[in-house]
Amino acid sequence: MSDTKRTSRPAVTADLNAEPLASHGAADPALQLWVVLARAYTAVARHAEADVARHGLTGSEFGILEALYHKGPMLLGEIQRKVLVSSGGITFLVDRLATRGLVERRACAEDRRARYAALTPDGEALIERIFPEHRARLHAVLAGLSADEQRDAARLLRQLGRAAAELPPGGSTE
Amino acid sequence: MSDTKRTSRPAVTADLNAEPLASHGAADPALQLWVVLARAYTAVARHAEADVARHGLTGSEFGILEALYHKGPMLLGEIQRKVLVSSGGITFLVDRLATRGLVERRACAEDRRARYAALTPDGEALIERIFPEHRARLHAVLAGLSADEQRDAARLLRQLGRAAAELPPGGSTE
DNA sequence: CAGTAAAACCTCAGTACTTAGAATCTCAAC
DNA sequence: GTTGAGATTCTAAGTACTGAGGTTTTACTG
Repeated sequence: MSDTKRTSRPAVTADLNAEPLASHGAADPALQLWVVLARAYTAVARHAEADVARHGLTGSEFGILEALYHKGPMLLGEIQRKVLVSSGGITFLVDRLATRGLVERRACAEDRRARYAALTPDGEALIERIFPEHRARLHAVLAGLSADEQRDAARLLRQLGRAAAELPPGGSTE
Repeated sequence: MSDTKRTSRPAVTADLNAEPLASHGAADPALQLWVVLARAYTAVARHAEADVARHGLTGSEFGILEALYHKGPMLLGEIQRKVLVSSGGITFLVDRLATRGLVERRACAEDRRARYAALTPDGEALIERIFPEHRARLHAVLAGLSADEQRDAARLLRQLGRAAAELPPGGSTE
């Protein structure tokens, strides 16, 4: 009603260079990296999610449509590993996209446990329409870094992500 | 497993171990950066959340305890900007920590709308006990990068996060 | 001082998932 | 052929929040 701003607008603009506080290792490069990684991810994700939400999609749903668009029909398990949700989550998400007529399930001839998901014509038309806008939006959001810096950052994050993903869960105290 | 994949259309959400493919914007540095940022964040966050879950805490709850531990009593709004949750979320989270006796609310003399949250002795004892373990775990998770690389990555992510956070939501089409 | 806008926190219904486990199927070894 | 381990998807219950709106208090304007 009123044009007042909502209280929940979580201005991510909190000072990224917070003062290192006494002792407790605030100057620790690893901890600092984790903090800025989380903040950068959150800031970018908010823009990305807001963009796809205009079309009634969540980030995960968009990720599925995009994967199917660029790779063709995929097994549910393949999609799951790609968009990083749980096995229950992928069933839930594909169900929702299917009831909206954007994707359909198909049997897998070689393995009757498995099922493919594939874009319907409606789904393909949708992703074809919104993907270029989304890419443009991401370009704007990531424009804080030059193309060279983006490549440097991507290289470091690839290395970091691979190492973290390969590390077994549970830690040393087992 | 099934190597029956001949649909190799260009991948934008590339696997970490997949080679970047040609055409259709797959070599786009910005899109690649967004993909690896999301994957790196998710991989690290899984370890971090699993670690604090051993003590019955979510990542957000741990973030609140840690912030209060390092900064002393803070207004709820300050904490909110620090752990990046909604205004409803901060009320919910502080409530839960309070019912567990880990934090308490205190009146703010200068502004009667506002409230402080502060660690109780129990809360301080808990964070004092688990923070060093958590830091060690993060060191292991982030060890895919050298200390120098961690500093480089942190610098780039700080720059990226700041720019993304300052960009108004909604995009150019308003 | 009155009136209005805005900030700080709270309430509560809704949601986008996760987790644990069941059902079904495949494959390899016996 | 049978058995058993592992892979793949589905189901149902649970959860950690979000989003929109409400109340109280402060700040600003005339």
